[in-house]
Amino acid sequence: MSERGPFDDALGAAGYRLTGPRRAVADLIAAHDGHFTSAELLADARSRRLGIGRATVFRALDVLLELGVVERIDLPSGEHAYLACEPSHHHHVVCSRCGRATDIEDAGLRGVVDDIERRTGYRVDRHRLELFGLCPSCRSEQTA
Amino acid sequence: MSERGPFDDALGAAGYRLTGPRRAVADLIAAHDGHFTSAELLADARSRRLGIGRATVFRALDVLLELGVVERIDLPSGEHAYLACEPSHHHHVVCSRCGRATDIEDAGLRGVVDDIERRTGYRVDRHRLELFGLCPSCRSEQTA
DNA sequence: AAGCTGAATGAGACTGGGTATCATCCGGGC
DNA sequence: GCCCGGATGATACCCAGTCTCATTCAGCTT
Repeated sequence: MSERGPFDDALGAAGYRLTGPRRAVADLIAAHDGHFTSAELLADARSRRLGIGRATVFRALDVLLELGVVERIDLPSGEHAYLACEPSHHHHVVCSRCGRATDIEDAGLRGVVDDIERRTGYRVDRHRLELFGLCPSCRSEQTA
Repeated sequence: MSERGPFDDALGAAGYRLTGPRRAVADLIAAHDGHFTSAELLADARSRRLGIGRATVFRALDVLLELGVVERIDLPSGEHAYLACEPSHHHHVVCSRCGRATDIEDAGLRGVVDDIERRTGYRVDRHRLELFGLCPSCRSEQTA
């Protein structure tokens, strides 16, 4: 758990200081498979007695969000959750059963956006697409 | 401001009681052109001395959300906002300058979703697409 | 290796959106 | 008009996220 992971690299590369608390938060995030809430992160940190303050967890999250290695998603329930991912522009398909997510690229969305611009006259400069459903393994478990 | 609007009709049709406070909240919402936050609604209600409680405003919002005549959107800034709209499934293009929104239909998104299902193996049963940009009139104002 | 300096931290107060509780009220079916 | 359960208002509460500020520490300089 102490070798340098992709989070540490990203932090260092962007000129952020590589501090103990930031690494610790990155480790906690890396230990999560699917999405997680801030409350879960805080609970993790507390239960491991890391002595990391509430504000620090949120600040570390902010940094990772800015770097694009973590994204915030809005679950259908309305709650906010966070998700580790690749820093390029993309979207997510989120499994509503196990919480794991798969990154997807623009997948023809560009054309849809162009079409919408043409029909509405808007100039669209930002969009968000979130998909929810069952991942392959949860699908087969459900069938069984 | 007291003739029956689409909100009142929707309320009645769904078997909800047509109460004074609910009509009042619906009127406040109808008076908004673009999106609005809960804080704005509460402030409106207070400034008009309607004597409507905080909880009632949120409860009325819940009902209207459930009916689909109001939707909750997540602005790029991360704040929540609400938006009056048609109750059918659709998406929004939101003007990031004036806050007004235009409803759009699925616009080829169905094909994109199908493609994603094929490529990822997920069964997608819910999605959210939000677009942000400049509406035609804000575009021309900006040019001028 | 020690010094320096500003970024990062922890503790905890604070804010703001939203919910829960509960006694009272009132819409609308009779 | 009566009645009853749904709706309401006041208010306490909860939770996510932010702010403040004194202290610490990463990492450059020497």
